[in-house]
Order: sequence, then structure tokens, then C-alpha cells
Amino acid sequence: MKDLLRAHFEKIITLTDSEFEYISSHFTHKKLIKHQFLIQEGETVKNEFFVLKGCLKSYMIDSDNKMHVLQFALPDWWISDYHALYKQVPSSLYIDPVESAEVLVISLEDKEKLCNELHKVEHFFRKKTNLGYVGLQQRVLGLINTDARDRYEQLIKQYPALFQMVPKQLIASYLGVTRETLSRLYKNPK
Amino acid sequence: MKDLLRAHFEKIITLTDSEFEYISSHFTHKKLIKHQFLIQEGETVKNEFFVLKGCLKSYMIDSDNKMHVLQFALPDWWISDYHALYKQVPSSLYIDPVESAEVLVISLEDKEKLCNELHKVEHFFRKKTNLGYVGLQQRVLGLINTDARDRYEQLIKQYPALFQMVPKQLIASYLGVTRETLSRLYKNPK
DNA sequence: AAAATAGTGTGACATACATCAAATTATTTT
DNA sequence: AAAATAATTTGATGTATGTCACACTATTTT
Repeated sequence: MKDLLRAHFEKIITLTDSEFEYISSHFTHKKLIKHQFLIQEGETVKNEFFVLKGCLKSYMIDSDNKMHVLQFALPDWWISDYHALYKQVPSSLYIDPVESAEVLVISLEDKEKLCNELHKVEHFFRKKTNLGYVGLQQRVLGLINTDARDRYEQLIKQYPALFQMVPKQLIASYLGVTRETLSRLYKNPK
Repeated sequence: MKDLLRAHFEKIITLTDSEFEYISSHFTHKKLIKHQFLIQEGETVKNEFFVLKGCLKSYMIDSDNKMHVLQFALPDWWISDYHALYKQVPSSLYIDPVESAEVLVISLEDKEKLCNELHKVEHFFRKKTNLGYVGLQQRVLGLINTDARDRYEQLIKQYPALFQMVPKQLIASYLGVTRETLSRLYKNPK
């Protein structure tokens, strides 16, 4: 069950059995059903989540009660409200599964402890955040310089799996358009 | 001249004189005039830059020859094409000063070496990227859920200094609108 | 100081996307 | 299987922002 986590670490660093056992002892396993929130707006955030199964989403609700998806997280990826977690301010996001899901939970405190105790764990997380940073930067560029149709086409190319698992209104929200607009985009290809 | 760099590190970690001297020996100082590029599209990217003076911008040029500003970097901040740097692909960005500027240059190779040799340097950069990640996440939320006027108002609140140093057409580009639209936004306040 | 260049502002018009309302289809729950 | 709920599609209309053209103002350069 924690094999996926080990493989995940070992894409970047190598670990002995005992090192991995020590690391993984700081994670707890959690099964989630639809509408079971890991994080809700206003809460203090203490944990970070590594996805084993299913798909999670993080999103905010704006003043007009509209939902805006910030992130999807598929297996082998991490999710949390990092703004709230790192700056210790109340969360502005909700995080819950798209359908059902399974995650491994680690507290920020334990993560920092591990980073402190094991240089290579700190190395791992630095590399990981670097990749996350690059991904977000690409997303910003996409939002700034391409129209909704291009963003849509890029997304299906990059994550075809999403289109099976995730309702189109959530994908529309992630792309920054309404579900009506998304519907029209792929009904009337270029 | 490297005082700013030391202060920058010591916001997160503590360093002895000899440690700092060792670290800073990997940086070289560079003065830049307007239109002097640190990075151009298509190039291989080897370095990262720490801003001492002035203001730099990173931007892409799209297929219609329009410029899109990804980032401004004021003193005490870092800039590079991280996508190109970390993934070792040709750059899709240009980076040059808004007016004139001074930077400290470090190669990715040296940075990785330092991270490897000194755990606390790796810790520093992990924390730093985490903050960068959070900043980008906030920017994505802004692009997805607020209109140009709100993004504009948030930006002047957060970085009033930019509005002295940076032509408004660059600010418009950073916000994802045309200069004409930005002009109309602040001519006709809400 | 004149000339050249870079930056900004304004009007007329075009367009991508949002909004609202309603019909249709798919999926869950009982 | 029926009923309830969730997701998608479609049409009519509104609005924010883009585009183009040109005038105006600053700032460099000669």
C-alpha cells in the first residue's frame, strides 16, 4: 500500500529499507468518500496529502458562490492548501475527492522533522517543489497568453485521464471558463 | 555588495562568516544595462539570478509577436527561466532589466553543489521555492477568479514600488490585459 | 534644441466569453 | 423501475476586454 510512496521517493533519491520504514511511519492512511473534506475554508491546515487512488480537487468559492478549481491531484501527486499550510493562515480552499479516493497523510511538523533529520528527504522535497513551481509557471503562461480553446486542448493532451474521471464542469472551472463555454468549445472544433 | 545576499539567506538560516564566504564565492556580480539580456528564447539556461538593484522582467513572445510578462524581480528576489533550467530544455523566455540593474549570478551546477555540501543551504532553497510556489498559486487564483480591475488593485496594493519603476504597458501585460484596457481601468475607477 | 524613440490615452468597433433560462441526458438513490 | 439528483447542452442576450488607428506626451539621443 505504501509501495507507491516508496517508488515516488525513489524517482529522486535512494532509500534503504529501514530509512523508508522510518519515513513511512510518519504517514497515516485514509480512505475518503465523495464529499468528505480534507480541508475546508476557514480551517487551520496542518497536513499535506499524497494521493494513492482516485482524484482530489482543491478549489475556492468566490463571493458570488462560484467554484474555482485550483488543482486536481491524481495518484502519485501531492495536494494541500500550501498558502495556508506554510503561512499558517486560515485556509481559503476546500479539498475533497472527485469520487472516492485514498491518501497518505503527513503533518507539516513531521515533514519538517524528516527534512531536518535526513538531508536526502529535504533534497527530495526541494526537487519536488521545484517541479511544482515549474508546473504552475506554465499554467500562468497558459492563462495569460492563450484562449480557452487552446488551454482546453493542451489539458486533454497532457492529462487524458482527467476526462474520464472528472465532470466537465470541474474541468471548465480549472480552465477558467464556464461549463457552457467549455461545452461549446468541443462541440464546435476549430 | 553581497550584504544583501547574506541578509537574504539569514532570513531563513544562520551562517558563520566562513560559510557565507564560501557560499558567496560561487556567485559572480554583473551590471546590466537596458536591453542586455540574461536569457533569450531558444538558449540553454545554466544560471539563476539574485537581484541586487533595479528590476528585471521575464516574458515570452507569442506567435502574434505579443509580449507576455511572467515575472518582475525586484531586489532581494530571484529570477530565471526555471522551466528551461530544471528540465534542461531550450528557454521559451526572455529576461532583461526594465531599466538598468545589478545581479548576482550562480550556476545551477554550483547551486546543486552547495545544496549537497551544506544541508542548511538545501533547507534555505526548499523554503524559498515553497514561498515562490505559494505566490504563483495566488496568482493563478487571481487570474481565474477576478477581473482585470481587481487584479490591478491587488497588484498596486502589494507592490506599490512597481508603479514607479515599470512602464504601464508591462504592468498591463503582467496582469494579462492590453495597455489600452489598463489605461481605461484606472482612468475610470469603480 | 531638434529629432527620434518610447510610452500613454481615447474613440469606434469586433469578439470571446459570461449570464440566464430551459430542455435534455446521465447517474444515483430508493 | 421510478424518482431524485447531477451533469450537459442549447439559444438568446449582455459585457468585459481586445483590436486598430491615431493623437498626445514624455524621454532619450544626436
